[in-house]
Amino acid sequence: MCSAANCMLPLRKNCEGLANLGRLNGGASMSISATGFRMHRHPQDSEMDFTWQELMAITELQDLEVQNDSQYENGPYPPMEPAVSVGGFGMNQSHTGALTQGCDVTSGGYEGSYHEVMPPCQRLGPGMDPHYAHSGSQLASRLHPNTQSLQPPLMSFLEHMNLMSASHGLEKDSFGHSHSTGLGPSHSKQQHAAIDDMESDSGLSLGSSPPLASPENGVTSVTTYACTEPGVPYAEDEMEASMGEHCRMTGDSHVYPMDFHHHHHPVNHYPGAPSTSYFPMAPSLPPIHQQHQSHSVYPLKQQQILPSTALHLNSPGTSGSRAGSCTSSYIRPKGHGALTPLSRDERRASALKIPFPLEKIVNLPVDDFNELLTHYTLNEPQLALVRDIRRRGKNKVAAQNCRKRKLENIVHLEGELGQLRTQREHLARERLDFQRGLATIKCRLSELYAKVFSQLRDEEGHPYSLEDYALQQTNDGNMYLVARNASLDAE
DNA sequence: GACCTCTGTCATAGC
DNA sequence: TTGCTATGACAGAGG
Repeated sequence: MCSAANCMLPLRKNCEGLANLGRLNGGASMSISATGFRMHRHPQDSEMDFTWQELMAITELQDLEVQNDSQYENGPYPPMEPAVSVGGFGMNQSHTGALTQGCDVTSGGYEGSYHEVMPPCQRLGPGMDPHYAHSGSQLASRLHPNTQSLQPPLMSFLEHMNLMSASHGLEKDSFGHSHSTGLGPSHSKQQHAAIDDMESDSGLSLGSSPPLASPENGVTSVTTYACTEPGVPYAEDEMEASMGEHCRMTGDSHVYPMDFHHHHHPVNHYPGAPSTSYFPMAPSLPPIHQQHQSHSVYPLKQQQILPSTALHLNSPGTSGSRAGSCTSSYIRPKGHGALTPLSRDERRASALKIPFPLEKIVNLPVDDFNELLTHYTLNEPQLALVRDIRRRGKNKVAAQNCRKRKLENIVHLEGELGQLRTQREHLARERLDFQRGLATIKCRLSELYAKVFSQLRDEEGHPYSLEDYALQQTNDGNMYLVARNASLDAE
């Protein structure tokens, strides 16, 4: 550079008036130990003090502003500049290219020195950096008002799901948990199962999704299976083999309705609901039928089915009108009169003469289901089929719930994404506003620095002319007064 | 006929 | 061990 003593003068002067310089923003104090270059108090020192006080005031203001705005820097945005300390001034000043545009420091007698000697990363005081560069933990409090409750997706999702569960009330627990209503757990389970039926086409459609029963077609929606049906359209050997002993019950078919009359299936009823009896049951089983008539009180979603009427294998019915009528076993009324073929399991159940409705096979709690089985003597193929039906029915419901949950997650995540985008735009606007304010402050600060600089005096009391000296920063981060000719020479 | 969506089913893991 | 639930993967039906 130059002969250091004369040309490159560390800005560590014996200058009481500048002592405060090292206290900019409360940062690292400036060393005033340089030799051969001292600042002397002059009559205008009081003016310098005043200027300095003004400087301090503006830096304090700067500090305050930064405290207000810095918290955005740990959010989705990277810090504008790295925090690099400037030994001499104890300042770190942030900078962006646009900040000083329009702030002509050189015209203030500083001749570009501010820009030149202060790297962009060092134009904010150290009091600014800590605020400007961290505080991520407080970010949430600075969020857009509408997004204050925003949480990480998972947490939000969990909360969402809780809300969903709460809002759905007893409609359905999407995680499969029964909602206690003060009744026993068995009741809750059954309620849950029945709710599932109402909410999805699962229950046990076992084959088709369209609505199978409705108040309009209540009567015709009865699926009837005739045990004497000659035209079973499939011939699975084991089923056929078991046909011979079909419907062999324990001899007391009344046991079944007696027991399950007490299972509180939370079914609902609508007038004119189809008779839902099934083949082996004695015609006089009103409790059973009441249990299975319902569901339809809830509005049907499109393509949802009401399994209560779809799953009964045999329906002589208590109405008596169709008892023994032996209507077709393989076509079931669909929606508004359309016919739909029976599902595989329905056909199999019909072939094996399963003596209870598929709905019960699937929806009964395990204990009740086992108890149900004890009331009938089923052969191995029948038992295997019943268990398969139960497994598939459960899994079908689970799959439907799973897909429903998946869709809900997607919807929720999309909403959260929109929220985050809004937040990002909001933060970008605030950031822009902050940068503009900061540029104004820096402009004023530069002017004040220039003013201070113009009031410095050397040992002989001569001012440091801006024409002769400029502030420059060395690699060690310290600020120096550099003779311009030396600086030019060095270059 | 290719493609997409919906649905049921199976296999598997975890509780 | 058994039963249930959740979920990915696959296949079939239908648009």
